[in-house]
Amino acid sequence: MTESNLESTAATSEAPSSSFLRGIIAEDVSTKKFGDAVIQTRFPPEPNGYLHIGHAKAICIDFGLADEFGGKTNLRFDDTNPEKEEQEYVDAIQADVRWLGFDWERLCYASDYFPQLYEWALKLIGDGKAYVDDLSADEIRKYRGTLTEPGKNSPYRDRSAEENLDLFQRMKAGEFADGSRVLRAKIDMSSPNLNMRDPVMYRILHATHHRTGDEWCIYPMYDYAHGQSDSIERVTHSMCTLEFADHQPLYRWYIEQLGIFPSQQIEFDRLNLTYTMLSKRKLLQLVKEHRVNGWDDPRMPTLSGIRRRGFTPGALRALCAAVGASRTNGSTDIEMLEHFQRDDLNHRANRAMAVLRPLKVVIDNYPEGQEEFVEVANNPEDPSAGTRMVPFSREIYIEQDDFREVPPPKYFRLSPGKEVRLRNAYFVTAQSVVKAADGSLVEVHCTYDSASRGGNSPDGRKVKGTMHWVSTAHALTAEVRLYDKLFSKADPFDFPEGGDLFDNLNPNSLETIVDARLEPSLADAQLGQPFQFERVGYFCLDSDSTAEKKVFNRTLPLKDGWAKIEKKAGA
RNA sequence: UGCCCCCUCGUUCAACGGCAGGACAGCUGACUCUGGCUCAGCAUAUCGGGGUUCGAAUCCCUGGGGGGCAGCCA
Repeated sequence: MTESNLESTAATSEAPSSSFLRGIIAEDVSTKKFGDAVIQTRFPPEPNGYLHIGHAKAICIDFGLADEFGGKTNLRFDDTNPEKEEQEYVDAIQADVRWLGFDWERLCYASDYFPQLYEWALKLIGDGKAYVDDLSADEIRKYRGTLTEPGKNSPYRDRSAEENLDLFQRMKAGEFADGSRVLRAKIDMSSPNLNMRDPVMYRILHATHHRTGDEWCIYPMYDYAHGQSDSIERVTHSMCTLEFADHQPLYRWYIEQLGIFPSQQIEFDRLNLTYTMLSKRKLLQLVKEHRVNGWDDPRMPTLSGIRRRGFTPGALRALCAAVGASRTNGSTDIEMLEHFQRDDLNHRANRAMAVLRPLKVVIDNYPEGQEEFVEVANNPEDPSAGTRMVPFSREIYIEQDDFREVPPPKYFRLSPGKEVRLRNAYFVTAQSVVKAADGSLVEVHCTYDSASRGGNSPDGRKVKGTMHWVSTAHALTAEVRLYDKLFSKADPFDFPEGGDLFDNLNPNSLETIVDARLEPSLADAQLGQPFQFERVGYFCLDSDSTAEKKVFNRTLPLKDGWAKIEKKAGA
């Protein structure tokens, strides 16, 4: 599958919005906080699902900021939980990061550090900083206390270093059952920060890991693995989302106890978009329950979904640059994304004419059997895109919306007696209509002005309306899929007691038109090539297309000023 | 009711003790062979109360509001 045209080249310099993160790094560079070490960041996804738009922000920050300061970024898979992680996700994530326009310095896996992490655990045990606890998960929870009450020490907390060493080695050796013991850091069970109440470092899990297979049956927890992985990679700025702020003291504690490279964690707000749900777990559920057609369903906010939909890396990068980063949690208007997407496509997409809901128009005074070709600009925004020839004939299709028997005020499209322009072709005037027995409109009869060829009348006569059209004899019939928001509420999580997130699913998020009529040049459309169907929207060929049947996805509709006027008049 | 974080136009991000500004959205209008694009203009904000200061969005105190945290998930 080639998607060359949809992808702009590597990420360059979208005007970076200022950000407190930039300020911190600039400060650290000027004070030489890390000596002469190069700025090093990492993007650390867990391979337990597909990347989504929210991750795009993290990627732009991690890669973008490092690049700005001449630094490097690793792609590191945070693969410490074999029960949820799969190679499929590892592959998809790499493809998505590349698609977004970034390339990593090193490809890393937390699982590569399991031996080192194990050695360090041994050291902490030897130093009396960690112990093996035989309490059950349930008991550990009870001993932890609550948000308002301190926890209490485990009865196993004061085992000797020798006993802990022996037990931990036997945990690794596979002598104990899942869940029977854990290794915990010995910190402070009365800390107001729950993360510091002797956090679990290792659990026993006899599960096959997607990379290390059955080599290990003990796996490190996130807190113990992440900071140390950062340190191993000499990450200077480990940027993560706000919910990890409470973990920062623990992040530092491990690094200090171990006396290793002092990576520092900095938190920023995750990207939230209105009408969009970015919970990996819930996204998985949408897929598993077949509420959408897979991870790359064009309605999904996954990078693979919006890519198939026709969204572009440049637009995503522009959005991320525009929203910046802060420590405030909020929700960005989806319109912002749509704006940057339209802006990107407006410059790059070739135009074409396509009629989604066809209405036949017969030009009575046009010679029967005649055909001709009019020259049309491929992209008025970009002369270098060249021109193409589009066939015109006596019978054409126009959009049903472009004709009204009884025109409302300010309507300047086709209506009886009204003259309009067929884009790049001729002026036509509607003369009469033909209706079926049930009163429905069958076709419109017009006359044309042969002197107006190309779209202008030599007498300087003006028309208000210009519409797109497709010659019936030359038309390509295709399926067109119109997508709308997946959720109908700005906040998908806003549902009444006893309700469900999925109650907010938009029942009209997909409308399929099976018999749209397209200009013949669209037969050559390539996967990944963006088009603007003039006056309608941005589209791209879908991968479901076959030699016999083309399928197009609507990326986004064009802004519709008329709809606004009409709505206002109706209101 | 413990700890942590956060409160600036409708939304989002700036202003780092010195005239509150940009983007998106909105509204007017101009232009137009896409009711698209573009252009011009308009409107809208520092959560409240104290304090420090010549001067506070910014610093301090206090009240209010929002968010996060009690996985052997990340």
